[in-house]
Amino acid sequence: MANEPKLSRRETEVMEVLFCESPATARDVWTALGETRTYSTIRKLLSILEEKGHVTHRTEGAVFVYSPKQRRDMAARSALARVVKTFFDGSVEGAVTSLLGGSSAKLTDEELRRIGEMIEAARANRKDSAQKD
Amino acid sequence: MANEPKLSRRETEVMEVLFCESPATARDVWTALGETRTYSTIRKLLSILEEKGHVTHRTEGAVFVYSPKQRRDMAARSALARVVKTFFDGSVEGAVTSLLGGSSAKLTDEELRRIGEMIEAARANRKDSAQKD
DNA sequence: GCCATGATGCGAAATTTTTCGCACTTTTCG
DNA sequence: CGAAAAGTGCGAAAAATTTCGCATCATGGC
Repeated sequence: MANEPKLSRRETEVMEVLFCESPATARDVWTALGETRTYSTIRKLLSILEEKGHVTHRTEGAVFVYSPKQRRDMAARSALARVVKTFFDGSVEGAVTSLLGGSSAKLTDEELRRIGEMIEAARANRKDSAQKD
Repeated sequence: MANEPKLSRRETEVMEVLFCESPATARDVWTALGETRTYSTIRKLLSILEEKGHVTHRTEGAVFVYSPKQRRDMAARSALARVVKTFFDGSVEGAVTSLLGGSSAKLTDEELRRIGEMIEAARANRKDSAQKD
């Protein structure tokens, strides 16, 4: 089980910032991380991540602008999959329940409506496939 | 942003196993982790985690049986919250969409139905609160 | 009772991470 | 044009993590 994490603690932090707000310069990341370390440290991390292939940069003027190499939605999928496996015994339903239960207050009715529609669509889709079998 | 991860890479791995299948003995964890390290190593990790307060153990006969100290559902919530923030700009809807879209094939119609009901309930709830305002 | 098997405790080597400083290159702008 | 400000590259010290081995203690058969 548990395909092991590829990144170290700090590397993970940096990647999260990048996924959250990319593209970003070393300084952006530094700021986002609370400037708790040296700017130099962050740059080093970034270059290591690039060397390992998790990040790319394009130069804009003379500054490096970094972005994650993996597509955000893909990274999101695997992150979710990991959570589902670890905390919900693989049950997507469980995860959705937790998500809805935890912060339903933050969901607008419009959002709830859209999610509802999505469920309907999925069910309809499901029935179609069932007929085909 | 990004409250920094409290655990190191291996520590995280062990905690994931524990959240996935606790309670578990050191040997269980060792096995779950693919026996890629020494049994001794896993024990060490476990004892470190206990020292740091992330894990407890009760002794059963002469063996230690470990469990995470944090409640599973709480850990789940914060894990999800992190993913939502990092990959979906804080949008719970986005996360739910990804979950449903990614593996709708794995959801039974029954599950979809229940999720649908949950949405309905949340909407109803929402309208009630709105009326109160 | 004794030995083989399997657990725990602990110290410390080996390795990886993390953090910085310093030298050098660009930009900016007065 | 300079000088100050802000970047990048790189090497390596400092710190943390990771991994083990060995001594010791319990357990379960024979």
